[in-house]
Amino acid sequence: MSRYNVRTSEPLWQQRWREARCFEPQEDRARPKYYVLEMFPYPSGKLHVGHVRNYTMGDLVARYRRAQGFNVLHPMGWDAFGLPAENAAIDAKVHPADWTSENIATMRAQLQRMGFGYDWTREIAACDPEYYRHEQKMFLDFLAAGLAYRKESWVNWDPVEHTVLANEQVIEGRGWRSGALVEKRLLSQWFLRITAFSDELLESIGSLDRWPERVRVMQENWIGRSEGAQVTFPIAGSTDAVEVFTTRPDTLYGASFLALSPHHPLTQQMAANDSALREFIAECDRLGTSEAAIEAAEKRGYRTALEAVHPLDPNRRVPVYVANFVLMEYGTGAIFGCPAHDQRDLDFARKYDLPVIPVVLPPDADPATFAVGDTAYVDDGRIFNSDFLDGLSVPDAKRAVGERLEELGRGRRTIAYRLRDWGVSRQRYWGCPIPLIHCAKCGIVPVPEKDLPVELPRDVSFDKPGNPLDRHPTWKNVTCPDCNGPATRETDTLDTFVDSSWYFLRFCSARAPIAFERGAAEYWMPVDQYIGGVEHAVLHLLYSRFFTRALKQCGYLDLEEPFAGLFTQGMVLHQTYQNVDGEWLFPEEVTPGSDGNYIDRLGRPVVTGRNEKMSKSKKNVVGLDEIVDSYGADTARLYLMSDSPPERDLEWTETGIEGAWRYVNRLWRMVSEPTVTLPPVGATVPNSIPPALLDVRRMIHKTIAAVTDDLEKFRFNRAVARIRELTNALEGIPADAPDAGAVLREGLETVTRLIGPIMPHLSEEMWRALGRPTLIAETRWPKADPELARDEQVTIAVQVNGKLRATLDLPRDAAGPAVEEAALALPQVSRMLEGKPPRKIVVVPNRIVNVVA
RNA sequence: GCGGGCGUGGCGGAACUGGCAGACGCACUGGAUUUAGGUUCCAGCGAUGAAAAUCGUGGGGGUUCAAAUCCCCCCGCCCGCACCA
Repeated sequence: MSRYNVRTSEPLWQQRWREARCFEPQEDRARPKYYVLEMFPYPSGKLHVGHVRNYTMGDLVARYRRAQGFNVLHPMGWDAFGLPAENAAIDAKVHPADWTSENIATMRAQLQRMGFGYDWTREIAACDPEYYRHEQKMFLDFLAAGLAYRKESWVNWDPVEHTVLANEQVIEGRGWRSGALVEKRLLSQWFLRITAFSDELLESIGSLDRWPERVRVMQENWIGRSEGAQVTFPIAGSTDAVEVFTTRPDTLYGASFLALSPHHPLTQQMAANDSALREFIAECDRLGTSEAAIEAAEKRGYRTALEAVHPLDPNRRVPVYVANFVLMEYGTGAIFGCPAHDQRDLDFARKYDLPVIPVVLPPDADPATFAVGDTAYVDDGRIFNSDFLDGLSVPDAKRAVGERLEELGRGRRTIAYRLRDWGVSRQRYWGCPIPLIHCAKCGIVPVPEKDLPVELPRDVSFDKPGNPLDRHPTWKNVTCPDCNGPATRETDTLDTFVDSSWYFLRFCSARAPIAFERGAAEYWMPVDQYIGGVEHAVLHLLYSRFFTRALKQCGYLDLEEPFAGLFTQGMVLHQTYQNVDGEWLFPEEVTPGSDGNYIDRLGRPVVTGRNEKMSKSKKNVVGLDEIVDSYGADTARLYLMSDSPPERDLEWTETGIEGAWRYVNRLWRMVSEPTVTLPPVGATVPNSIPPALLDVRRMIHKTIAAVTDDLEKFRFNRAVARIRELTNALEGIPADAPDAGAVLREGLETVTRLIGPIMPHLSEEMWRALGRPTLIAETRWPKADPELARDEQVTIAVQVNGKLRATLDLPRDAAGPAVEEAALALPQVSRMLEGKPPRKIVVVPNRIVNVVA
């Protein structure tokens, strides 16, 4: 029995594709383009099967679109800056650049072994000065356009990574990568003005109709638009005033206090000569911002000596508190409290014994008696107790208050966003240097364009904590480009998410002396199909949308949305195993015992745990190289596409990969040792063939149509199932029937072409074995013949009262009365009718007939 | 709390616009081939039942000739956001 020899076959076809330059597209405006992109990987060391699942999907789409005649761009590169390289430098005393390039070499070889059809002539790495020089230019252009700026602010400090993090990179109060509790620090940092596009980024989500709903919702929530009003409360006996944001200006007459954030400038000012307030602020800072801390923390306030004047009634005064629940990051960092109509304000008012003034009257409530107890009234109603607003609806009152505030110069209707500007300074070495110089005389001076790129110095040491650029003797100290006086370089580097915010543009003209050629970008962009993990829903995917707009504003190109289609794939999971001592075991260390349970190498029982994301610490990992060594790339690709829908998590099992391997060999046997002698290439199937062969032929064409539809809709698991069904049917071809060989050839050639995107090496090998001299990679996608796919006979389900009783084989499109007659003639039907005439008969053509007794 | 999604055999999952539930695969059972294991081939595989048949898509109700699919209520799980003013 012949086995498919993956070790010789797979490298051979990879070489053929390379020689034929199959995957190196040129701009060709006469042809429709298709840009397929998978999120480029961080070169962490080795590829894992999760990567491979992602890239197999991309390769599948790319090969399928190529076969359809699209001019397909499918590039690959490396998100090569980042902290693990520095950590490796600290731990293993290797230079981050060397560590990174070694990993790239390893992972590139692994990708090539998988047979992915990338255009390697466009390969890029973010740590290459030829890449980041353009990023530095962009930063300077953003600076000139006011889209980049420096400010001192409270920032998220990751104490493990020793650097600042953007808001998007803090998950539940912890650093997204380190998991360390984030601290607040007041630092001077570089920001990109993503908030300039808040509204546009939110609005355009509506146009992203080929994005998953949940990603769009996550971005909407992250941008967090709220309509409301900004209201000015003057401070009594002072020229100061406090700006407050509210979504409920209609309840302004219900205000009974003002609350400031502990980080509010006015709070800080008061704290200068109020030690009790300083103590209160310190207490607030000690409490974390984690979910648990917030749940546990009671609402607390510090009553200041100040009183604020009600903006609509100069005679009313409300006390000013500093409160632990007011965030400086949202709105204006100050609120007015309306206890009757906000639960949190009510809790606060009860605690500090503040007045509760209802101003929204529930429908059917009596204004004379309505009172708020322990539950704030947050629903709709009529405004009362509110002077000129009395009797208005909530929306009308919002409008009226807004107008009055504007007349008085005490505020205006406005919109607040949750989105903050993107802090991009990182106090780390292995990133793109920010091309600026600090001069005592001239201030911050951009590095002249002719001096770009500002390259990272290679001679750095990691023996002390902190950023080695900060203590580099020659790199840091420079002369000012403006005054030639002594100056220092900016030693912060850019967040690595900046690198990934435009790499998809660089791929369009990867060797251009400028960031990207406008014409090339306008031909290839937007990315037609982007594929990656959902973990980037509000990180990379939001930053890239912003960056594209910022580049447009700076005249780089005319495009808003970089990714027309997005697909977020599920993770690859594996069962976990622990021995009796609770130590984690690798999958290869456990074997199934006789009773269905698992045993370890000492024969001791193994505790099987849940399926979890593969991780080194739990040892539930499978080595890609080992898989490819034993089964080949195609088997792995098939398995990754066949077992679960692509958006869902996939459970990796040893039996599953073996099942895929069996199928690979079965296909190979079918062409290498066909059960029926095949006619030569080009032989046609005669029109008159036995019914059994007609059925097979019909299935061939139905399968082409169905698989095409499945691939269009990212239903790869179903496509595989369909192809397997056809394979089963082909094995059932009666060998003695006349023309069986011709039908078998048509079937095998179809299967060969349909598996092309999934198992490209096997497909080429089968194509050659079938006597075809061409490459599948250069062969058009098969077309289903609707005539041949059409059923001549259909099986109609026969129901009585909605329950299946029998089936009928009838000619297609049989007339209703004929179907009824045939159904009524069935003994299973007449028995149920017990001689009585049916009340009603429903016929759905070619599907079902339902007799209602 | 708010938002998004999901719930189908022992398992992963199919099932078009409401029209034969369980395709395809994994596991398992029996048989053939094999010195044996593996491979390969044949058959079986939702539950109850000897069969006829009945029940069956998280639970309850509804619409319909017909519901996994639509509507209402409830339960459970996953994901995201959250002192958001």
